[in-house]
Amino acid sequence: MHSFTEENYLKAIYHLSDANNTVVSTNSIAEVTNTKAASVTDMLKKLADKKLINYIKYQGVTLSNTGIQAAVNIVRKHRLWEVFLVEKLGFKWDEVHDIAEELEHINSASLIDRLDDFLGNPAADPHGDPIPDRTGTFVHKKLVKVSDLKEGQTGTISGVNEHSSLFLKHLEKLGLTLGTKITISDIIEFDGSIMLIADKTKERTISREVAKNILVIL
Amino acid sequence: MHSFTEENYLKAIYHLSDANNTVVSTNSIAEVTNTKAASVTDMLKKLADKKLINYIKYQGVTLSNTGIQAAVNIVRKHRLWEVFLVEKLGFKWDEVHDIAEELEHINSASLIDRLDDFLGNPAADPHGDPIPDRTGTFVHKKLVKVSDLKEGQTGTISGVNEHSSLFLKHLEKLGLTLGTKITISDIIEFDGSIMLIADKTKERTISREVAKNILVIL
DNA sequence: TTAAAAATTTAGATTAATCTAAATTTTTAA
DNA sequence: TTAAAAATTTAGATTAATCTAAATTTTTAA
Ligand SMILES: [Mn+2]
Ligand SMILES: [Mn+2]
Ligand SMILES: [Mn+2]
Ligand SMILES: [Mn+2]
Repeated sequence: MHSFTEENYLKAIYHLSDANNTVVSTNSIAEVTNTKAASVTDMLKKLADKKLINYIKYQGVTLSNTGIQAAVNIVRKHRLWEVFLVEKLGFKWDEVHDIAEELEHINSASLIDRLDDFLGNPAADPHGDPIPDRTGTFVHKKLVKVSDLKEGQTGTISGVNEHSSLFLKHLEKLGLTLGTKITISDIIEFDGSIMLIADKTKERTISREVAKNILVIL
Repeated sequence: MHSFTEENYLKAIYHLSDANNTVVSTNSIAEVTNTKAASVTDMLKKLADKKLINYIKYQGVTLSNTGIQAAVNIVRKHRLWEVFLVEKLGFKWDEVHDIAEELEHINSASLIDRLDDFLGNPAADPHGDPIPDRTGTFVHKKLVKVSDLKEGQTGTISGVNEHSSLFLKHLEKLGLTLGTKITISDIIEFDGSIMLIADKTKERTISREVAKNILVIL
């Protein structure tokens, strides 16, 4: 199996890449793993030796098929544990990320499959992110950033692009949680702030930065 | 906090020591941690620097008060996770040890306290071992090895000294699980094998080796 | 009481993961 | 088209955990 550290790199590359498995740069990996570029280069050589990534010196990396499989499995574990923490243990959605960051490395297929069943095979985690099934397949709902909506458009909040406690608590305070229906009432020209109506009654104003990190289904 | 490896050493020393916190030898630690004596010596120096153990060169070690606290906390986590695996996820008692060996290192006090509540604050794990509460206190029931019983004595199976799947499956097959009431009917002089009656009806013969690893309350 | 055996520690190496500083390659922009 | 800037890799070190072989200390048993 792969080490803790290797798994974190695989997951980082997976998240930095997109559905098209685009090339990821050394520096971007260093940033999300909180390491230096030189350390990343060493690890990339190792992951390439293990055939988990396609790596050409100075040209960046993509995950190999094996690498994608491994990464998706870690994501599956991360998200199932998050559901467990919120649904069964009563944690808030802004409290679970760091704990899941550790739990995702527990190594037992039967554990995670049983957990999946125990939770009722949930389709999404507490942040709205889809959970891959045991074969690694999952549907990605078509989500749009609130910052990309036009005046008058309506959508249902179904995901977030930012998982920090600070951001999630802010949403909570505004009442902009998953499932909330919103309508854009105004886009402020001065700084791009967005005014919206939540659940038909609550008027809210959010900065462009916040709007970029809220995802809706139209 | 302490590393994975440090935690495993602390737990090893704790289990090798007894309620009186007797001195533990380098070689015995090497045996249970699957390392060599030289590696243990290195680690003992490190744990002594951290004030987790009392270590005198060539004289063995005991846990310090801080060390005991840390060890008991790991044991608490190990046992609570075992209960979770058996009670909530439907694992058998012989399948949970290795997974709990990983889960015990997850680092979050609120996680483990919530898990404790979720499980209904169980007093014992699936092998009958007592679970320390969040302050680290726990009652050790007075248990006796079946191999120490005399002919005619009666007891209730309440624990095991051996956690391997091989042994636990054997007990399961014989119907000698936790809560079973047994009476010693004969002790074979030739090899010390023990014949007993389980639940008043089932006649069973077990080797002395097996008998040493089954614990009863009188 | 003391020599041999057993237990333990030390010396010197190795592997994984990381770092800083220097070298190299690629990209950018005049 | 090419020099400067940015990105990346290499070189050389460090820390944690481990090992084998040799040295030292303690224990055992004549
Ligand atoms: Mn992680
Ligand atoms: Mn999530
Ligand atoms: Mn462990
Ligand atoms: Mn147990």
